[in-house]
Amino acid sequence: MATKRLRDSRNYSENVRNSILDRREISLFKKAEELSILCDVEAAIIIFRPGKIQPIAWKSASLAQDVLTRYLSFLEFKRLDKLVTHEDYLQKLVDKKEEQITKLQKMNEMEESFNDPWFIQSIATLGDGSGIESTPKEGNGVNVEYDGHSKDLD
Amino acid sequence: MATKRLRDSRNYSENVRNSILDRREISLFKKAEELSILCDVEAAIIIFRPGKIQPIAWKSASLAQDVLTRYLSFLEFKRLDKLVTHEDYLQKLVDKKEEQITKLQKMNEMEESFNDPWFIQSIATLGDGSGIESTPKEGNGVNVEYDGHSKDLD
DNA sequence: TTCTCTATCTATAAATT
DNA sequence: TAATTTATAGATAGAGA
Repeated sequence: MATKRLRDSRNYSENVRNSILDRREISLFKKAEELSILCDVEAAIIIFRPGKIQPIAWKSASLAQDVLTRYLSFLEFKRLDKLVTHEDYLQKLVDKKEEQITKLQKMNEMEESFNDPWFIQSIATLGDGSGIESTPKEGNGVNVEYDGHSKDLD
Repeated sequence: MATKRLRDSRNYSENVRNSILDRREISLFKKAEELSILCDVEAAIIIFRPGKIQPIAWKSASLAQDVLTRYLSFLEFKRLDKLVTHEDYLQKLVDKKEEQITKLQKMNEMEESFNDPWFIQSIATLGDGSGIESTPKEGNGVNVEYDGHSKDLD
């Protein structure tokens, strides 16, 4: 008989805690089920229990995956906006540097002291590439909402 | 006064449907909040409303992102890395060009110094490989459960 | 719209089996 | 341990402000 409003499961032994968590999880999933059916939405829930590595995915791993993929695509789309801009910026920077290099190379060619064609060739083909692979990144603090204008594109 | 047990929002006008959805969403998030605090779990919920492109993320876009990142890491499914990698690649390219410019400028300053061994050495080590890492991988349909052995690694 | 009210429905704590 | 029961807490439909 619900004599307390809500139990704080953290005050209980692990067994009790887990059973409380079980029941609340079931309730949450039931709510989500109601929501998804009666309101016709796509939804996914991911839960990590304390100290557990293995997550719990509702409504199933693969259905959750569908929603998450869609979600990430949305975020990716928004990031690409910025990213492409930044990419463009960097590309332009590269082009500019390239120009400078060409000019400097021309200057060097005109130095009478250096006529060796092999050298020029070497400079011309210098580096591009570079390995790399790091993976910085951030979890962008960006909110899901669009910044600007219209709220939805439906 | 709750005369019906649960309304199927799909039978109503869009306004009513949205308000039903609003309330149920709030309830769901409240339950999730209870769960996450009182049961000490990390959780994320993603919802797509029908016909809407923009998703709703609980508890916030960035907190959801944390959980999703962890989830995806668990699945070893990282799609965002590619994008960041290309940015890194371009940034490194810029840096490299910059180096070249610096060196070439030095060359110009030192017109006569082409016999300088340091210079020759510098030129010789300029560009090296390229190698951009491709980006395989996929969104594996793997289930959340481990295949084999123990159920948790806590 | 967004809030309030409240009867009724649903979830849940605690006991029982 | 897992189900069932039961009383109370919480959520919600519907109406009104």
